[in-house]
Amino acid sequence: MDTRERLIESTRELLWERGYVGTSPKAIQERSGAGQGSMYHHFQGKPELALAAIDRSAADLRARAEAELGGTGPVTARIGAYLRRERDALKGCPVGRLTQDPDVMADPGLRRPVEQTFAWLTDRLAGLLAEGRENGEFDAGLDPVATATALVAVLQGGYVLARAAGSAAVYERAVDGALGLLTR
Amino acid sequence: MDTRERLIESTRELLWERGYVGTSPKAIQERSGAGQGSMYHHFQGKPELALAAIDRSAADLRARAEAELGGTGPVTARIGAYLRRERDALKGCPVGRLTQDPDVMADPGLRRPVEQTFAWLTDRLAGLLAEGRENGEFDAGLDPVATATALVAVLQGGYVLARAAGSAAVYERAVDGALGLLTR
DNA sequence: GTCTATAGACCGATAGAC
DNA sequence: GTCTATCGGTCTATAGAC
Repeated sequence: MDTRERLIESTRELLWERGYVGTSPKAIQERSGAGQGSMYHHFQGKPELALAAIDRSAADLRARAEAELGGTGPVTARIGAYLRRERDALKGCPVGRLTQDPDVMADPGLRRPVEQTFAWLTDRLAGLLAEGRENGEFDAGLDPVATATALVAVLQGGYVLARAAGSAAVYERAVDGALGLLTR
Repeated sequence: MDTRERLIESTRELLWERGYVGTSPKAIQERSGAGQGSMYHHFQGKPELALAAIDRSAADLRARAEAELGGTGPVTARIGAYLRRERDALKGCPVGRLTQDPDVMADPGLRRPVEQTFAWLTDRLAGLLAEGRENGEFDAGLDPVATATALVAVLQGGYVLARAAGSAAVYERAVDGALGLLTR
């Protein structure tokens, strides 16, 4: 892994752990093993490096979601597999946590990938829910868009509650509750 | 409002807007109109002041929730009223946002009120859901604790999605989706 | 490409006069 | 109680040698 790559990966980790405001160039340099001059050679500054890191985290989230959602089985099974997929719930969502970062939300460039990611994910789930409603997996009254939004919210809120409680089990419980309502 | 009070209220606002890491003593002093010496006269330092602010936000959240949940009507109506209560969704949850703050979660004293708040809220909702199940508002298969966890997660995740989208309507949509599943 | 040196501002806090 | 002065350290770069 070359220096540029190590800078991006270290920034990804730090943004995940400490957010944008809590991540300093110095900390990035220490974790990546790159020096001051090296970092500023590869990137103009903290915002540009953060953008590279955020873009990659967003693409990663999307790819992982698609891996579960893009299957061929019943819609219910695919959504269940996605929600129950193994996650380190106590770490939280690398993209969702950025919504709490005022400096990220104030910068249109940094904010766009965050916005796009959740728009895509909600849309993807809404499509699946609509499909499930057509083929009879869900009843006809189900609202695909509202339900998809609620499911994504359960994921994001599940992380919050798991961190608050210091227990990944709380995340599982939130997912169980949501799937219990969806599939009864 | 005396100086001590202004310091606490200013800190509450700043923690809400910018989190613990993003809130400096200097910013607190500017917003409250208190000087350096004044702040350190009333509080030992940033952690102690933050604790006073967090405790108050936690108590406030609890009181506001109880105002909706503690009524006498059908459980479904009370839960619906709580979830749909007027909120500034784009500001997010003043307590939930602290779970993303590594320095808050690393300090047991600062973390306790966050943990307690969500434990209480989940428990309160679980009790109501159990009550609703007994009196026939919900079907017998409903899991009160898992469902309560999912509902609190929808709130917290709804804030995340609303901020990501820059639209409070997304919060409403998540709530609609959750209530749609709960009350169908 | 990477290094060291330097910069001006801010960080969180302490000291001591008033 | 509130003020100003000061502190060592960090923040986010920039400059320029190698």
